Amino acid sequence: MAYWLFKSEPDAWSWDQQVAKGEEGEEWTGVRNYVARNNMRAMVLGDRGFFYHSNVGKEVVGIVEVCGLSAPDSTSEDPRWDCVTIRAVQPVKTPVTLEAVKADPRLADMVLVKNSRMSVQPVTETEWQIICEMAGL
DNA sequence: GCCAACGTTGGC
DNA sequence: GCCAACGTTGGC
Repeated sequence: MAYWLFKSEPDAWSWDQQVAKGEEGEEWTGVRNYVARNNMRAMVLGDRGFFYHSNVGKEVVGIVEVCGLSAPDSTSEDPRWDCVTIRAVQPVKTPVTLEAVKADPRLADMVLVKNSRMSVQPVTETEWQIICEMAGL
């Protein structure tokens, strides 16, 4: 199983909205970046991801699961763009802030730190475990 | 609200 | 195929 991180501005799409979608999940639409798209194309059913609030909060707030493989993005006319479907699995006990991630030398190589603009990014198993621990999970 | 970083677009 | 211009993201 692979691990990922999905970024969303809570003003546009928040964790609460994601949770409200329940088991059915929600298409992760709107990605218009090739690297982020390719990350989604590499996902398989059951892969886990962190749900991160950018701009407002700047923290990991929950765990999601890939429940639909990459398919054409219904919000784009352009066939180049597609997206996966994800569903909320569980909230974190303690949000893990960007500040906390930056403060931990073990997480210095995270894409979140190194490339702040990557909206869908891979997370290593080690990074996953460290952040889960910080999140109280 | 600003602005640095960086990805995309489009003219040549 | 290059690269300047432009637009967007997201931390601060």
